[in-house]
Formats: sequence, C-alpha cells, structure tokens
Amino acid sequence: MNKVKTMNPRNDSIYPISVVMNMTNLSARQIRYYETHGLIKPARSKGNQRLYTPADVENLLLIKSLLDKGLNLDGIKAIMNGPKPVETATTTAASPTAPLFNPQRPGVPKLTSLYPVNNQEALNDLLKHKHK
DNA sequence: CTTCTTACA
DNA sequence: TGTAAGAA
Repeated sequence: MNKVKTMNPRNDSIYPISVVMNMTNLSARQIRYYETHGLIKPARSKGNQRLYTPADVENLLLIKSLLDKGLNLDGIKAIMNGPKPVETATTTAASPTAPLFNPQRPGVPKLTSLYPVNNQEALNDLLKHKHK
C-alpha cells in the first residue's frame, strides 16, 4: 500500500535553487550572492548544480530575517559562525554545585551523613553546639 | 527546460 | 539587485 518513492540509501533532502527560491522568497541572485559571501555552502551536483539542504534553507531564512533587521552580510556572517549570542552575562554564579541526594536504601547501616557536603561545615558547627 | 557563470546597468 | 548571453 505504501508507495516508496525513490528511497535511495543516500537520500539527503536536497533542493535545487528553484525550490529554495520558493521556500525563502529570495531571488536566485541573492541566494548565490550570499553563497559567495560564505553565508551558506551548498554542495554541487555532477553538473555543477547547487544542492541545497534543509539546513541551507534555514540559514537562508535566518539571513533574510537578520537582513531585515538591518544587519549587513558581514554582521550576519559573524553571527552564524560564532555561537555567541551577544550577551554580556554577568553570571556571578556561585558554583552551581548541584546538591545531589544519595539514594540510600532503608536498611543501610553505613549512614554517616545524608547532608550535602555543602552544609557539612554548618552541620559540624551545629553538632558541636549540641554536643556541648 | 533549469541552472551556472560572467558581466553590465 | 535585476537581467542578458552563452554554455552545460
């Protein structure tokens, strides 16, 4: 019942430039232009034909939106090959030491302390006072 | 017929 | 960026 249509072992979804044009609403000129500027790198077929992957289309879409936001090709280029979301994160994170819990089963006699190592100092202090 | 390259506007 | 010409 199922019609397997051209299911080759190497079937990467690729589109010719015409399809990409319809998907991105960009002109062939623009698509090729962005390629010369290194924003996309579509593979080539035997006849030197451009083969666009879905990833390429996504990039084109991103380029389009970024372009619309007022950036130039060089700026977009910088963004694309650098996972740096321009964030001056002043993350004063005080060590995200996740307080992991020890999955101790009921009946284990080797229970010395079930408190996070983080509070060991405070615990000792408390015990000291109590023991006094 | 579709796409590619080069080149001019 | 659009478009023309000639080749593939």
